[in-house]
Amino acid sequence: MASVNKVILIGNLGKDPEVRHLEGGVAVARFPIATSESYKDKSGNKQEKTEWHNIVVWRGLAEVAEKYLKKGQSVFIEGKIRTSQYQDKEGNQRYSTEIVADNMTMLGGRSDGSTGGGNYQETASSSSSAGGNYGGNASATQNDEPDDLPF
Amino acid sequence: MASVNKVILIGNLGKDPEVRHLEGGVAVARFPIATSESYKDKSGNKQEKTEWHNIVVWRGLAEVAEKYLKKGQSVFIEGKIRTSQYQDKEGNQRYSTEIVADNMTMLGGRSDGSTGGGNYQETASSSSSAGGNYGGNASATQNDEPDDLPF
Amino acid sequence: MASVNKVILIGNLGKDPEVRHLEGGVAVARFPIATSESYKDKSGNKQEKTEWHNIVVWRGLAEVAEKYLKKGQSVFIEGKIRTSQYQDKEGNQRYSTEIVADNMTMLGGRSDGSTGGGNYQETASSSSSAGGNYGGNASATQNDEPDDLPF
Amino acid sequence: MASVNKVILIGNLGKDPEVRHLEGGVAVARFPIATSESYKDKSGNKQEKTEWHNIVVWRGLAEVAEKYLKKGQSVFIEGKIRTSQYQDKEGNQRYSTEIVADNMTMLGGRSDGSTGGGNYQETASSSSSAGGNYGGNASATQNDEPDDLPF
DNA sequence: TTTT
DNA sequence: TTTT
Repeated sequence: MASVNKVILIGNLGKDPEVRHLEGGVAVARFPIATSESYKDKSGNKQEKTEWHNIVVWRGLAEVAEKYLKKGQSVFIEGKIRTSQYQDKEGNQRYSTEIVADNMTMLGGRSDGSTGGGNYQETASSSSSAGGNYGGNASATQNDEPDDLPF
Repeated sequence: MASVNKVILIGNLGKDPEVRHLEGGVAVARFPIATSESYKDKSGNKQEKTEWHNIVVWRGLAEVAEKYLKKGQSVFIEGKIRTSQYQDKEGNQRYSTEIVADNMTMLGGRSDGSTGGGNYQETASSSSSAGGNYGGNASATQNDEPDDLPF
Repeated sequence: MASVNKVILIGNLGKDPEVRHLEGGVAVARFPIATSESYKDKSGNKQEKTEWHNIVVWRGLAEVAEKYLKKGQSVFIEGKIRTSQYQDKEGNQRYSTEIVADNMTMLGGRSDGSTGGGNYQETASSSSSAGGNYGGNASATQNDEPDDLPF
Repeated sequence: MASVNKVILIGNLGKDPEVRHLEGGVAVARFPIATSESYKDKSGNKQEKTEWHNIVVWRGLAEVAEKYLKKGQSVFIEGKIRTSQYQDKEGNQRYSTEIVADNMTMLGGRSDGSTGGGNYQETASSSSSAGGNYGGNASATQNDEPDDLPF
């Protein structure tokens, strides 16, 4: 193997997280975050370019996202890139790229007075999934998903 | 701003790099790399999942890729995520995600006896672009692209 | 070669930066930042452990640090580990480890109402050093120090 | 909190790992790795500077290190910086900085024909510690040490 | 003390 | 010496 797939992002939520609670109590949250960089164009004018990233978090992290993350807030995200294939309605192969996060730290909001803070990781102990024993299956294992989810 | 967009990958090239030399002598290389992770499925059987990443490198790094990188080789890549929008032939909005690398280190090949090695970064000094003085425009500025490229 | 030395930190400044302006107009700033992690001890009580990191920044980044960073503020730091050897007064070999930063992003302060923000990188263009043309010598080259500094 | 302490290294082992098996079956391995960077000095001559990092791995990763890592080999290390304080024999406060790894990937050796490969993470499942149930205590929790070790 |  |  000898492979590494790691992403580190700091950006602001473009929307409130959308959370789904699957059978078995497993939670999944999705939200977009924006990163932006500024550069000078050929004429020397300052330009800004925004990149949008689709974040997915599972279990305990999803519950944290549901409770604490809001549109506009700044978060630190550590995770991996995952590209899914699907067929569109015309039957063409399409690709969708997401960041599956296994570590998330709130960095405070826009202007809402929240002081931010709080680091959360994808571990069994932070999961409240009923009856779940994800044990060594924690953050680090990169196997933190049920095998047959409907997407 | 306060944003960060960073990707770190170690994986193997799925194909030889495709290199284009643009007007002005600027080179661009593209190649896919695979990362894989193994996990146990519900039955306890070991499974492997491969993720493919489309890498883009510019200038000096593209020239290094052209000369030294071959299908099967292992590379360390540091860069950022960039998602481009385009319209498909039906006029639908599509997205394509790439990793724009600004640091690349060869880690040796499959079994070809090459010992690998060599770290390369997106700096002016590693660029042989004719007449180019990219100065502070180096790796770090994240502004390492011409403004109007045909893709 | 084939080597990588990369550090990513988010933490709070323990003190205001100490800035020195060397001959030639080159600036160096140093400041400590704290990272902390919480864990449960054997009795199940929540404990917190703080780690201190000595940050060093050069040139433009040092000037940014001097102007904008204050004790208590939160920063994102990207850099490399550097351990220096020196002899103490008894003539014993000692080691001192620092983080030489080449990318720095302010993440906002404690409670002072500052909204933070602002990404800065070690590039020629962000340096105001008189007469300096650090060109390709930017962030990425990891050669961003004069050769014979008095420490 | 809102803090992050992350290190990513690729380097070569300067020595074989030294492994200790503590009471309770917990293993700890230590080994130095070298990273090097090349730069041009003022006279334009190529210089190389080597940085040494002291790596510490626990439990399953220590056992992997004991079995598979040898002097000269190349490894990818992901972990965190930890600086310990101690008093030298003269009673002076001293500091020692180590990298506590929670992810380790062998990248192959010098010239010994080993093909390398293999990613290992600090999870319960990769640990063979007798009777251990490190469960959610895995890699990600950053609490992967017994509370009162003799160093 | 590694590696190129 | 920070922050929560």
